[in-house]
Amino acid sequence: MRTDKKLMEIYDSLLGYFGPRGWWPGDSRFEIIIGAILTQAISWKNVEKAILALKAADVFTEDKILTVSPEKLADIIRPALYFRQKARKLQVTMDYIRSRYDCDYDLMFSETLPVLRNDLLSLWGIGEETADSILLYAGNYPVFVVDSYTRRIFYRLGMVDENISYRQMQQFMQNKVPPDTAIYNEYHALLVALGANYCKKSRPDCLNCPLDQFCNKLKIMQENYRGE
DNA sequence: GCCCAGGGGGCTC
DNA sequence: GAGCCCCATGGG
Repeated sequence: MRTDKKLMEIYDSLLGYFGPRGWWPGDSRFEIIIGAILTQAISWKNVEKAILALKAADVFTEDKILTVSPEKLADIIRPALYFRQKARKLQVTMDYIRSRYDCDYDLMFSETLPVLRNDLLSLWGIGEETADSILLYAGNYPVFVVDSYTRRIFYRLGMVDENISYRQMQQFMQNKVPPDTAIYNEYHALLVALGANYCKKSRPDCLNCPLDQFCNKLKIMQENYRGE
């Protein structure tokens, strides 16, 4: 691995513009894991509502999530959308954490990265992005979290293929960014900030992106897009 | 009315 | 493995 200058320039530009994002929102590893599941395919503000609802209903421990009925749990997390599926995902994951580790997160995150990642991926409802979010943000493992923004942004910058796989995109980042959990943490959060505000799916242009270096490159991509 | 949110499961071929 | 559909709702 050697650090790629361009990737770090992008990181520095984003950090300078947006500032540290303070991720992951959440006061505990338990709360980070809950948030990682609830945020699937939705924005964070809806997750906040659902987490507040869980706290208000006094259903915010591993045991209590496993005790309430799936229907009741789904009703509580309704603001997070896909609530029936996500209720099941929360219970599946909490059951795993309780039965395997007795809710001991120090024990859980003392597992080796490949072992814990495989275990998480075997759970119903935990895919690669959610597993890696848990590993990085709750477990401090040096894994780069890839999401739709990551692929879209680097595709529009002309640096990766449009349909690059999750693993390929992750390897791309991990081969170019030093394996520092603080940087991986911040980089992903910054890409989400850029993507959500200036890199919409339906808009191949830059949406007045504040960063000149992005703006110019995205305009080039826009020209190519129109030319197709 | 249409698009889209910090994905993932399940099915088909 | 790629390409679909489903889950589900509110805000811009």
